[in-house]
Amino acid sequence: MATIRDVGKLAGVSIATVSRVINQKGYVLKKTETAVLKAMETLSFKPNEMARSLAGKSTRTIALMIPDILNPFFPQLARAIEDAANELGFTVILCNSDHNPQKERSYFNILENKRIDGLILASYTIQPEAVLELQQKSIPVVVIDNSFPGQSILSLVSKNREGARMAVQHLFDQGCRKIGHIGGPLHLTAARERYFGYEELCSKQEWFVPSLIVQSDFHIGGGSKAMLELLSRHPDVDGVFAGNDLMVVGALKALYQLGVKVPDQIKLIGFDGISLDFVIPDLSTIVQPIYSIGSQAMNYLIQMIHGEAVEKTVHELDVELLVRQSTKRVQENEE
Amino acid sequence: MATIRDVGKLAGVSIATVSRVINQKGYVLKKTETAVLKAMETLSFKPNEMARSLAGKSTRTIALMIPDILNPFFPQLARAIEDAANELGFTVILCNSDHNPQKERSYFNILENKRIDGLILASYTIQPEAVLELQQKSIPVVVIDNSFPGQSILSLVSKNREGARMAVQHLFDQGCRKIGHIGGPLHLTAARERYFGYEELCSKQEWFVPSLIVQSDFHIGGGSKAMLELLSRHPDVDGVFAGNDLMVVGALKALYQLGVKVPDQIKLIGFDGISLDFVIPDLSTIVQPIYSIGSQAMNYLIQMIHGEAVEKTVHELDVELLVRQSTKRVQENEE
DNA sequence: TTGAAAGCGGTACCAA
DNA sequence: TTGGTACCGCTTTCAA
Repeated sequence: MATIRDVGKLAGVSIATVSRVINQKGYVLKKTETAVLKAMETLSFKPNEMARSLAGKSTRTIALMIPDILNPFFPQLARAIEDAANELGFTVILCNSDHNPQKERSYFNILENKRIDGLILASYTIQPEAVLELQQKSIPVVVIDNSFPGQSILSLVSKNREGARMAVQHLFDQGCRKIGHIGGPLHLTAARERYFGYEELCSKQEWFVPSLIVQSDFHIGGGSKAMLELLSRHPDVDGVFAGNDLMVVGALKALYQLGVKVPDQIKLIGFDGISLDFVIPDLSTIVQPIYSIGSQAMNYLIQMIHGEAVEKTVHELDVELLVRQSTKRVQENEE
Repeated sequence: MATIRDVGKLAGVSIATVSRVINQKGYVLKKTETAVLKAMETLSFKPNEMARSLAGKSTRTIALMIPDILNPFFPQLARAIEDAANELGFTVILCNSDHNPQKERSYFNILENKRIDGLILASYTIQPEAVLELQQKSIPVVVIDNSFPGQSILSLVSKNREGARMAVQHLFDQGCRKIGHIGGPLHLTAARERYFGYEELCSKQEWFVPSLIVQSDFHIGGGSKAMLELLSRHPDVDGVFAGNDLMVVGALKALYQLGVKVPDQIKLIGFDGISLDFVIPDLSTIVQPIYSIGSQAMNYLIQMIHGEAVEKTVHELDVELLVRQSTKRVQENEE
């Protein structure tokens, strides 16, 4: 494989000059530049990124650390980030952490060894101190889908509480008069915020009782169980807001088994805006701008990598109500 | 950040010795080793992978190039590969090619520049020559979900034709007497093989007519359209084998709209074994060992990277019939 | 068992 | 506008 020296020799110039034309930097005569370019061409020279990085430049590589690419939320994120990275000439290393702090630590080490330029991190187990530590080693980090208010950490989250209110309000608007909530794990900020959003609107209703809230795990199976539990407690619920779409799918399956009709007897709405295409009937949901979260995360990260000043705080993104079949009014549904 | 020199100085040895203990290679006295280890510890030394790679060792990085991580087939693959890679101390770069040859080329270049150790490639647009070219540059490549018989290219595919036969046979067994096929794009080997599998079993039936086969695109929307088309041609089909699961979902949606009951009126079976959890009713399908494909791909790649001899041919993996609700016999269904 | 020194393939400063 | 050269941090002979 040809090196800068080979190119220099062939073009009859020094390696310094070759380096200049590679980097388009410093003074080079058009004529010599052409010669060098031609030499590179004929040798099909590819600059060794390892060497460039070693010699001081960045690795043009970032890492994306997520719990699990199998969770349908993350491929969208990964896609957005990879797109943005590619656009900017960066390469993305994928890391699945499985919510496992030990695996996270191990990855952090590897990433340091590889001198990656930055990290986009989705983790619900991570301690803010760990992020701060990375930053002290001057590794830029952008946290997504989780936040550490008060810490000097840049994070990107959706307006979870507001979205939850939108969802519940929508159920009201569709005529629901007894609304339950299937919530995610409360140690997750997002789950908590969505729960609060529900509570804000419902706790003051005369029909409200705390047993309308069932705690679950953000997974399909958990959603099913939670739905059954909710139904056994309150056979007359006519609307359910679930903390995420996966649990709505679970709820839907449970109701299907029981022969309960959606949306006729119970209306269902979720949160996230994922996997919508798979499910019958089409789900109403609060759509997170996942793609936008990803590309913005990448943009912030690049700014930090370039040493530009960015506000290391919590950035909140707007969500959107998507109305589909699972919350349709019955009469509308008969079209 | 501490270097090997700092460690050497602190431990009172040369950098060569430090290098030896890092790599557990060559003779080092237990005593000096301990001293070096301690020095590394107190300096919290992390070997610079860039430098190591440059000095001749591998980058311990491989690339995974797929069309699109959003297609639910690929996260499973990515997960398997990442797991195996992680286990082996390798790191994975994710590349979405979007079936775009230009993007593929561009990535190939980047990957060469980065001196990645190998590539796992899922592409339906790639020409065998391109793979051969990479191999000539001594970049090991493992191709998955596509194959180039006769070429010296290692590829991993499922037994598509056999799986298709299993699916169709199952429909027969469940009592179907007129079976349609919704096929994928015929320029894809997998789609073609599955189509052949269907044809083998059905073309000799007395009820068979070519119009029982509808060509589609492996996507949900395409599946819906194809199902409607099939139904308009043959209102009496009682079983459908679709080339992949996504199209079954589409078919299911179309049937749901029309009020046609699955499996009562029409039985549906797909291929892949993905996204099964999302759908109601639970889909019968031919399960590809996706995870196993991924981990085997990684293992083969590592062997090639280590310079071991592996048969650069097509490796076929067994598939499995998964029977669930969408093909249940009606009487069974009334439990 | 250890150390000296020559690279690996670039970048970037200083002179020319 | 160019070239010489000292690194970047590590691996790997070859001698000692």
